[in-house]
Amino acid sequence: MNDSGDGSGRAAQSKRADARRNKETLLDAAAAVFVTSGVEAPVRDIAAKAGVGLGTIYRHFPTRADLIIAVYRHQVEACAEAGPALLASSATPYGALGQWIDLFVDFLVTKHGLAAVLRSDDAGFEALHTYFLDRLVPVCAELLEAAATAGEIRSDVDAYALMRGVGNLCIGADGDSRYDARRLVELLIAGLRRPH
Amino acid sequence: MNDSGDGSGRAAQSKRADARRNKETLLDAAAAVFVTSGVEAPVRDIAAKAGVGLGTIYRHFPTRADLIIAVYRHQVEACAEAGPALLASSATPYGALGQWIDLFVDFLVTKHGLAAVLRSDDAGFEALHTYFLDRLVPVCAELLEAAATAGEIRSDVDAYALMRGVGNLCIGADGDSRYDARRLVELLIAGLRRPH
DNA sequence: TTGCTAAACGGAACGGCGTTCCGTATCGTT
DNA sequence: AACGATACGGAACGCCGTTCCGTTTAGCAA
Repeated sequence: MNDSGDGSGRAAQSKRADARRNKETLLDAAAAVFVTSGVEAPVRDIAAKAGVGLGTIYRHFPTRADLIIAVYRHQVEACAEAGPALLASSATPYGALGQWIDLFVDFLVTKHGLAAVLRSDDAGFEALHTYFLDRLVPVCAELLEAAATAGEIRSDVDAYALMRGVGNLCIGADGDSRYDARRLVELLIAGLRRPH
Repeated sequence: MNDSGDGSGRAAQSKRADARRNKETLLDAAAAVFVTSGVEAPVRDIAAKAGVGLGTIYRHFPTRADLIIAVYRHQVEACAEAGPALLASSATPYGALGQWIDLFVDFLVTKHGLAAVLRSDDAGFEALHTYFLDRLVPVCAELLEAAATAGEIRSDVDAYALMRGVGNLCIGADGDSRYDARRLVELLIAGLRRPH
C-alpha cells in the first residue's frame, strides 16, 4: 500500500530508476494540470508539463483512465475507508450515509470535470468506472443496508444505481453558479427516507 | 410556428427550392441516425445518410447543436405545453409536477445520448442548453411554485437546478440495465416533499 | 573504464473528429 | 439563352487520443 499500487510483495524496484522517477513526475504533473485545466486536459499538456514525450506517458499509463485512477487512488481509498468509520461513529446509519455521500460529492465536485468522465456512457473509461464502482459500491451498499435495517430508508435502493446517480448529479457543478449539485444530492438522499 | 422555426411572418419561401428540400432531407436523416447511432453520431454519417456534402449540413445548421435542436424542437414544445395542461387536469400540483417530470425523463431516456449533450459543462452546445432551458425552466418553475403554494413541497427549490439535475440523472440510462434513471428521478422528486 | 543489452525514451505519424473554405454546379429570373 | 445569386461537395485544417519505432540511456559485467 505504498509505492505504485500493484502491491506485489515488497516493492516494484525491478524497474529502472529513471522509469520510476518519470512515473512520479508524471503523476505530479497530471495532478497539477487536472487542477488548472480539468481532468479532460489533453495528454500532450500533461506530457509537456512533466517534460516527457508522449510515448513515456502511454508506457506508464496505457490509457488516460489509468492516469486519472493513479492520481486519485489515494482519495478514493480514503473515501472507501471512511464508510465503516462513519457507520461506527454516527448516531444513526442514515446519518452516516448522508455524511459519506457528502464526502463523495465533495471529492467529485472539487475535481474539475471528474464527474463527467465518471459518467455511465462514454466507452474508453471503463477502467475508471470499474475502479470507482468496485471500490465504492460495496461501501455504499453496507451503509444502505444498515439504514434499511434500521428502518430509516426504503429497502429497495440499489447501491450501484445510487452511486451513478450521485456521480451524475455532480457533473458540471463547477462553472455554473446556478447549479448546486450538493443541494440536489441532499434532496435525492432525502428521497430515500422511508415513506410513513 | 410551422416551417423552419424562425417565425418571420408568412414563410421563409425566399430560399431556393433545392435548399429547402435538402434541409428536410437532412432533418429526416439526422433523426434516423440519432435513433440508430445516438445523438453524438459523427456529422459525416448524417451527411452520408442524407446524401449531401459536409458543406450543406453546416450551411443549414451552423453547429451540431442547431441540428439537434431542429430535430427535437417539436417534442420539446410538446413537453413545454404539457406543463400547464397537467397542472389544470391533475388532482394536486405535486401530482402534475411528477407527471411532467416523467414526460421529460421519458423524452430524454428514449433519445440515445441526448441527456449527455444536454449536460451542464461541455462548451459548444450552449445553443442546445439555452434552448432546452429557456423553454422548459419556466414551465418547471410554474409547477414548482404551484406545488409550493399548495404546501406540498419545499419552497426553496430552484427550477433551473432541478431541470439540470433531472437531465444529469438521465445520462447513460440506456446501455446500462443496472442504472434506472426513472427510479432515481422519482427519488429526487420525492425528496422535494415538505418535511413535516 | 569500457562495452553491451535490455529498458525506456521522444515525437512523428495515424485515424477520427468538428468545422472551414472555396472552386464548381445549379436555380430561377431576365 | 444567358447570367448572377445561391447552394453544393468535399478537400483541407487543427485538435485529439493513441501507436510505433528509431534513438538514447541505465545498469551491469568484464
